[in-house]
Amino acid sequence: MDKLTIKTLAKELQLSVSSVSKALRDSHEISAETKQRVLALADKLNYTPNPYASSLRKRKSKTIGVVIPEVVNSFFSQSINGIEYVAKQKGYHVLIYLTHEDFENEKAILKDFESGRVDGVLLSVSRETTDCTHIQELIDKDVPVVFFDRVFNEIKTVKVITNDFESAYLATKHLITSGCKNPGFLSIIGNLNIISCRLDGYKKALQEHDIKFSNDNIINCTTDWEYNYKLLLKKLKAAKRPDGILSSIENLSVIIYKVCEDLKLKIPGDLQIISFSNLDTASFLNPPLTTITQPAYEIGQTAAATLVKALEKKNFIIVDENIVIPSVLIPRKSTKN
Amino acid sequence: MDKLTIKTLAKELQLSVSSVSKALRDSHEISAETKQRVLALADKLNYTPNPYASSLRKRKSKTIGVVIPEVVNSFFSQSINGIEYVAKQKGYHVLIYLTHEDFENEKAILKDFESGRVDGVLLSVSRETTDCTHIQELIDKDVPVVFFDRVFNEIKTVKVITNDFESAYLATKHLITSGCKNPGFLSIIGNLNIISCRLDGYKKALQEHDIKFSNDNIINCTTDWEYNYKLLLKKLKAAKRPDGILSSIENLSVIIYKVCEDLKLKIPGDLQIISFSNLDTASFLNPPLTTITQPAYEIGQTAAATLVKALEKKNFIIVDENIVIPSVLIPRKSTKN
DNA sequence: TTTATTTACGCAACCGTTTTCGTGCTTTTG
DNA sequence: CAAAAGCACGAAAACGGTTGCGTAAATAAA
Repeated sequence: MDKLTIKTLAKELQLSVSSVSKALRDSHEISAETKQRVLALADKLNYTPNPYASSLRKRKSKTIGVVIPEVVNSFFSQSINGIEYVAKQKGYHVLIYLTHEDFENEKAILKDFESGRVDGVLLSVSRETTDCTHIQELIDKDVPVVFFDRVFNEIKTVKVITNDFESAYLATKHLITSGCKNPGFLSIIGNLNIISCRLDGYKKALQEHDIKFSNDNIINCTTDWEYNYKLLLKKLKAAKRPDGILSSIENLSVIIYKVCEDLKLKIPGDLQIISFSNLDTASFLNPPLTTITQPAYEIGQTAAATLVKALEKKNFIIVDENIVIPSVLIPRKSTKN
Repeated sequence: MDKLTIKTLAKELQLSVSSVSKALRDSHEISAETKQRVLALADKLNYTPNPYASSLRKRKSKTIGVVIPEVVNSFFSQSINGIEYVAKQKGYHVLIYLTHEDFENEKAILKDFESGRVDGVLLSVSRETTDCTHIQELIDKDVPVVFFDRVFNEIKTVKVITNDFESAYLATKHLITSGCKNPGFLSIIGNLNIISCRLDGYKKALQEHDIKFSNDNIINCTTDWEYNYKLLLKKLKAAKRPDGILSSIENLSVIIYKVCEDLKLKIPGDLQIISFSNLDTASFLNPPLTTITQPAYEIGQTAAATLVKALEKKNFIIVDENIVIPSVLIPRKSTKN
């Protein structure tokens, strides 16, 4: 039994290869009766067209590439969920690539995409990314890129984001109105646009409440758990330690809990905590964590839908546009409000 | 500027297309000097071979398909991480598909794979899957399938799993030696092999300690959060309610916390809890959750490595084999031991 | 010096679909 | 009734690499 191709069907039906192909694609050139015959046999023999032959000929792969820093992360896995929803609906396939926050990885992945492996890309840049020529080069080769969450403003394309500035502003305000005199900002080193937006929101809230901004209250973490732990330990043992913390990164909030436990700091008594986070265990932490929850699923969904819509257009042009889906602040017991 | 293909390189270098191709693939038929020239130009022009043309000709896609029930789940996202690690190392691409625990979805996805879109498949079956002809059909078409975590014993292939029976046995024992007289088993309806293994482990522990098994203590949840909540509420309000619970599903442990909170049941005083879980917030829950943590990353890694190794063989034969990577029990404050 | 072997490359078929164009045939139109 | 249009299909050229085989020249063996 050799491979089941269009040729097999053609021979069996006494038709030409081209007619079978057209019938399968429901071309108007083929009579209804013939279409029936073709469909019936294809179904009977369980024929599935070779996607690579088709992609080669059509110069389309019906595949989108998703590039994210990591997958063990509530935000990104929820985003993938949203992306997959759209992809499935529209008949697209999803290739996943992880940069692990490494710039060289990101470059290599996007470079590979220049081959035409994917029709379009959904990208959330790595923390290390400061240069965007690799992205621009890809776009220049007519592979559209849509950013989500972690964007790069220099690139003219669609960016699906949340209201980072405003959320951080509201979060900081929340801390202050809950009695914080000295709120800290927990962050991660790198070049992330979302982080600077959040920092700006934090600063604005301080300013509005006449609290002097101090660099000492900015805590820049890394990917090294041990380092972060020690850094936080030091910051929270200091005489002028913060009495509240806005964590701009989901993973980091857990470390604060750990440090507080070890330092016997009461939450929220000694330290109030609010975090950007999509953990669905947030409400079961001890104490329940006040969060700014990002619409991760919707962000993924919207980014994918925008990309696919562009791909289906004849001469797709992606406009330079921000699509903002707001986050929500959910007060819980880790803050006093 | 037209498309950059092998033809472009050939013309530029005054070589035939085939020679360029062979040079790029480092064939022994080509002189070192010519290879240099080809590589240099390819590099200079930033040439990337079209993967679909190559796949079509070679009948290999260098792509593996990963089929899982969901992605917003610590276990599966950690597994993906392990899979991606191997894939990247071996030059494979990873297509992700979600079944959302739906059998029809699973069937459709595997059906699509019969087209040759992927060289091999890593599969964790959906909860609804009771019939495995769709899997066998795929294998019969020479697309190797490696199971991980949620396996199907009827299919003769490699299965990368953890020691579910033993872990559940030890977990139940842990509950009993911590003072539980009436341990319950929290589960999810469906046909999952891992669940029945865990149930068997649970039963064995009961038997060894002369505790009579009762169907009332088996709590079968669904995907409906509201339903599960009400079911648990009812079970935990009953006169003969369990005084300990082994949760065989990560997501469910959170619901127990919620119900206990609402019923004012103290953990572990009134109810001890141990759960199969890969949540890295487990130790920060209130109280910290005793877990059986599965080696998710390693499972993904091993499954991928096994699959790739098979794919690289000339005439790959996948033996029927269980690869067991043990879980670890991490006692925390939700149990008394 | 003749023959055998190696080296380095080109030719052309092939992978499985898609798509343009052409061709008989039937139907419509002026 | 001739010309134009419509219909249903086939032939063949792509799409961009890969690979078996052939071959001329260079080298080695006899």
